[in-house]
Amino acid sequence: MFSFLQKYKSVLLYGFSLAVLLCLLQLLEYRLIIIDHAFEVYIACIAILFTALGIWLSLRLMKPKTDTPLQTIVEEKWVYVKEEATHETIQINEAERTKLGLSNREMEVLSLMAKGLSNQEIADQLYLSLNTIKTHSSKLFEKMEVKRRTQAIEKAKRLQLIV
Amino acid sequence: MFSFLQKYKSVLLYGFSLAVLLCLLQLLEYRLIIIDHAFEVYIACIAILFTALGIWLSLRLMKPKTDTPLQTIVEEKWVYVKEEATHETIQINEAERTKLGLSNREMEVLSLMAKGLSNQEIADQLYLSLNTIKTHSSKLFEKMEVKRRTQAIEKAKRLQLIV
DNA sequence: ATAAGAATCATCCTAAAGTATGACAAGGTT
DNA sequence: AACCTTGTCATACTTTAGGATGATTCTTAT
Repeated sequence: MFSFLQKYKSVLLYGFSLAVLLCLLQLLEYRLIIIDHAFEVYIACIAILFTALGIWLSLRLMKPKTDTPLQTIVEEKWVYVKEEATHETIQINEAERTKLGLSNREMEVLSLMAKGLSNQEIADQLYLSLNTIKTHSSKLFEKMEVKRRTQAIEKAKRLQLIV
Repeated sequence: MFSFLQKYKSVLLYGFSLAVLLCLLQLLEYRLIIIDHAFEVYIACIAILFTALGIWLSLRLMKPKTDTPLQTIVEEKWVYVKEEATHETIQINEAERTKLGLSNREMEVLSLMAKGLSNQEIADQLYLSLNTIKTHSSKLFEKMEVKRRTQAIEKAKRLQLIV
């Protein structure tokens, strides 16, 4: 019994709101009946109201349907690549590097950043101070014209500065 | 001049059909005005008609909008592997995603992170609060078992959770 | 009917990242 | 010798990121 209510909740809600609306319209009717030539206005109100109701209703009912395509479209697909293809080295774009004027250390810091290391971890790995890494990264961002390390990583991968 | 017609085709079509409808209603009005108590029937007809119109209209106009969010998440990427290999599409690893239990929003935030956006920028783009993005990212890191956004990006690209 | 999950937002607090500036040493170049 | 670049490190400061926790709403599943 309750599951029935639950299931057709939106339909019942629609019915209820329709009933309420009709009551309101009845009220309006008695008010407007006094004024001459108000009939057209009344009709227009009804038309607008129910058009809006239709729009709202379809938006509400169509909502869950818009989610489903994601699950159906995306399917797992594993691609087996030939043996020799895996041995191919991806060329690092040295031209871009010199164009941006990145030094050796800055490149080192950049690639460690892209591996997800924090500044402290980079400092530990390269036996340098945290401040030094900060200096390097600041100059790096300046040269690459970015503001954050995540941007630097994105740009570096896009320009193939790093693998 | 014709391009104008082309551009606002649907709007004009809507206006035209509305005009036709109103003419029909006028006709109905004169017919039904003779019968007593037919007013309620008339109103009901109008209500049903315009509800249907609203549904149809919203379905027509909202169609392109419901597609866009999916396109941002699901993207195809063509990769050319060796000469003899046919171009294969790299699909997003949905298996890993469900394995990690990442929700839709978390995936959205993740992909925007990977583009180098700050939390504030992500919040602005998704029309959400900064705190919400923080919550999402925190849960994201927990599920992915990482500590920083850079690590999350690295892991996500490695597992092909994102493109 | 209840539970669970997803999504939203908030507050408080700590950690990390990033900016600005200056200093100093080592190495090549002119 | 004077100059420049690179690399190193420091201090002081601001901004952003991240953690912990709780509240609320809505939907879905049991």
